[in-house]
Amino acid sequence: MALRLYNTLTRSIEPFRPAHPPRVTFYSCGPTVYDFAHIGNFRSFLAADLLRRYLEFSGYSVRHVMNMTDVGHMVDDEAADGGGPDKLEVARQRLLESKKAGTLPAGVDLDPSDPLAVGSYYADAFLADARVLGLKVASEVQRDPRLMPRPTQYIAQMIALTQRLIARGHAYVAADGVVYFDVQSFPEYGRLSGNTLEQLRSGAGGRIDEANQAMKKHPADFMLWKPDPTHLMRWPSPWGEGYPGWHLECSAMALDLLAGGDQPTIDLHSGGEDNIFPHHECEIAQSCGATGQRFFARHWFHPRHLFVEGEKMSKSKGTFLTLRDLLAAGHGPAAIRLELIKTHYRSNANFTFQGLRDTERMTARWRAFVERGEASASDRPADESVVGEFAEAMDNDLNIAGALGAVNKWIGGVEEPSRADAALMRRLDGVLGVLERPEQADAALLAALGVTPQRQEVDAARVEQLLTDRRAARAARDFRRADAIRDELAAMGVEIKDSAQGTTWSVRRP
RNA sequence: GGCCGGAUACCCAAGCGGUCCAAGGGGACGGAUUGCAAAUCCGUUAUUCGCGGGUUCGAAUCCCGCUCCGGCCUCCA
Repeated sequence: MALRLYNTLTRSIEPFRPAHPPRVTFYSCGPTVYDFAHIGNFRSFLAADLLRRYLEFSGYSVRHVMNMTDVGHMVDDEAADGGGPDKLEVARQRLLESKKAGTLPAGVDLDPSDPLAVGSYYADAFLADARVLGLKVASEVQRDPRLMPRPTQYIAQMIALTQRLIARGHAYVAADGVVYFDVQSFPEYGRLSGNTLEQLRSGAGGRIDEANQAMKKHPADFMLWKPDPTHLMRWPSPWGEGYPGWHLECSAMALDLLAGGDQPTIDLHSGGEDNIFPHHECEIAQSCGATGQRFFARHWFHPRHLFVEGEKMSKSKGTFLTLRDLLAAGHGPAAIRLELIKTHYRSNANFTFQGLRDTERMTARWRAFVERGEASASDRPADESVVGEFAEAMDNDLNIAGALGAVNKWIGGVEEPSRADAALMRRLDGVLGVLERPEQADAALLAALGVTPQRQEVDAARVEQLLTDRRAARAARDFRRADAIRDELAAMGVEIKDSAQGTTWSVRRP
């Protein structure tokens, strides 16, 4: 029984074999910090988190690094090598306007004239969101900041890497002073994405800025360093003051943080499917070009994109939902996490509010199961066979639907959960990470994130008064009156449950 | 054009040659419970797996063809 995982590099499902078990080195391309992350971003980060948790469940010790990109990249990438306003600059302007309009969350004291502060603002927001969703690395980073590095702290390593690539004949300084990677010096270029240099050459026509092309030896040559004394964020370098190419950071950080010493390659590398080409292709070229190794990462993991209500979402279209949007609408962290991980990572998931409601029912049932079990006096041992079924499914390229099926079948078959059943569910949840999340975001959490609930707070005193009236009406067997009160509560968005222990109420979810 | 996926009930979705007259979740319907509800519990809900051929004792699962759908191919997780 061992994990078999799809590897983009070989386009097949193959046994996952780290170089030095039980250690696993895992690098994830993380978010850019020019805006709040959307749920599509989180779907892919959570897929990586699920993989990491399952590896740990399987006995591995995982060192997981996820970067947060804070080097200002260009908005206008018609020219892949830069052009248009800087994304950080755009973010800065947006925050400046928010500040003027007074819509920045209370307690935020930010100097939007400082680009690093802008990046830090969104990086902090990302970390807060990621912790709400149970992304393990976002908690670990509090103990070890190196686990979530930022490129602006790795400029020296990027420059060194560029120098090494020039020295080894994989990069050149063009007539415009820009340092380019020479793809023709690296025959493996295209291996990951299935492209060939010929295809790239013919496909490049019309999409690439002509003036820029003239400087390069091949249309697919990509920038490593661009001297530009006018750029928002710039650093001195042997090639003049400027900024690094946007693929360079991951090579520099992954090699520095994970591939040192006895391990010249890393075991696992993840990123959204859009990263396969060109980003990861270029990372491989840079890293292998510099190290001389055949591999940079031996196993590549690429979750597919998330759709929302059947529509493709994208940052540039601005059609995205953030975690904060969902929390504001009254949805809870546990169900949001499960909803984002419950579709197989290599399928396009379609986020729908109907699906989220389905998932809320499932998490509520799990929670009731664990709470009843933990309150139980029964010492009856748990039926561990569910662990085997769960692991068998997960071993099959993270077959999450099969694993959830095993869990639900097991839960459905237990008449009255014991303490051992509850403990077993908690153990499986160590992989899923759902029950460890709160069911509802409480007021303190919402305030910490600067989220304003959409729903008006209901007047609890008024509810209690109505419930008292209803109790009296029911005692008098005046059911018309009692039902009228229930309708009135429903109109306020309050649902009630009568039980032998009395009546409880809750605010209806959207 | 190149590369890569997908098509299973009302919806989501597992299944990788026999143990499948096909898991699991949601929904719907019937019942228990309730003053009535809600919640909960029990039961029912695909002789069939996009279409057509083929291989095989045996196919949702393998092969061929067809029809649809989606993703990536220098913004994006």
